Amino acid sequence: MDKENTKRTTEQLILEAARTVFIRKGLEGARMQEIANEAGINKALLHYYFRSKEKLFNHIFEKALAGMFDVINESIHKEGDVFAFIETFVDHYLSTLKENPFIPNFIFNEINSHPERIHQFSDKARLNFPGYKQMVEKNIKQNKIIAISPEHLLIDMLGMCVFPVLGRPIIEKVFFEDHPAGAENFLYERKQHIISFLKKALQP
Amino acid sequence: MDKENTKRTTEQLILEAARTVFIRKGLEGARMQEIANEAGINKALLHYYFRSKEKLFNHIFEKALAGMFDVINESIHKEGDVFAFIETFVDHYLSTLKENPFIPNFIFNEINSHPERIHQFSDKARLNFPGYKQMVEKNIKQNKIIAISPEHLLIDMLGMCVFPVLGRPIIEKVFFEDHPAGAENFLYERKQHIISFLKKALQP
DNA sequence: GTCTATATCCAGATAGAC
DNA sequence: GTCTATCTGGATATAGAC
Repeated sequence: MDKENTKRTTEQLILEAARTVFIRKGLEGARMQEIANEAGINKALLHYYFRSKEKLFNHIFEKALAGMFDVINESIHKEGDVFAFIETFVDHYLSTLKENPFIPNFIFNEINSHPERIHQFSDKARLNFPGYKQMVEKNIKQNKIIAISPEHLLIDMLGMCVFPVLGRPIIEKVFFEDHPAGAENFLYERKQHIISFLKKALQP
Repeated sequence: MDKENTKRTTEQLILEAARTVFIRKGLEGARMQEIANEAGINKALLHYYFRSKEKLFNHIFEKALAGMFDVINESIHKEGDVFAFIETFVDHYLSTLKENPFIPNFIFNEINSHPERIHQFSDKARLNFPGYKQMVEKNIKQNKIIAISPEHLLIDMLGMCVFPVLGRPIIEKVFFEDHPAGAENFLYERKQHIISFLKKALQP
């Protein structure tokens, strides 16, 4: 019992530390030593628990990918109103990004370096695309929104939310060089901007 | 003279090889050996010409960043019509991304790993933001488009263009698992989609 | 389970011949 | 300018004591 408890605690410590370091630095950039330091344990223990850097990485990556899909999935209600979906989704997604601003870069970078990984995890990290599509098409039929490709609409939303987080250092430099507080405010404003922008674009 | 010619040619060879490898793998992921192979020369020559991996990298990064800004800058005409700008920009930008699909990931990844780099290059890689802003504000005043923040609009456009390229492996899996040709077509369709989507959102 | 010490490998960088 | 051979440091991973 005691052993079990200790094990869980250490494993959890490692996973949290690994998450912090991997998401910030990626698979190549992360150092096992840094993860060990972050967890307050020894480097050898990482291998004792997870065998190799890559196996440890896989745990983190899978959870991160699944988490991003979940934000979308949780906003979907098959029979619901698209505008309600948009408001919920944009709100939750931007909040998640605010708390985890490096996850998108992490995911895109690893996915583009090793596209085959997406198959590896596709059972555990899944987007409820059929549910989403059904919702959009129903709203089109009911004349609540213009005819639009659900695929393109989803990419529009995601792009508008993700870009400012991915490109934050550039945005700070280009838009707000003289007033650094502006960038924070800009990200805050985006929630309302995206919602009203999408509403305008979709209105029949 | 002969020496000079040889020098230029080799230097050019190295830069092209480095571009290919760095853009695909990033600073951490790239190997000097791979760049040498790609250039058809010896590893030691890379150091002879560029001293260190990082110095070589800086050449590539600066050009890539400037290139992305240039696509925007070239579409801007201070006195022009926003819709003309949008059409030119989206067209050129998506064409550039089609030919260089890994540049956005490259830039975002390096910028987020080392945000200080953006200052290092900000004289040579600059966005003509004042010109763009002037154009948008003029169009608003002339009632050609609704009142909108130029900053947000620019991010909207960029996000809608860049996301499908960044997330292509995910999109292929989620949208087009059964018909891989669909992804290619999807990216092709996006040009028209984005233009008409923006027009609809902006119309007064 | 957790540590210290060490093996092993590999990448960037340099020396020196041609 | 270009090559081969080599140095050096640092990273993952393992052995083995506690």
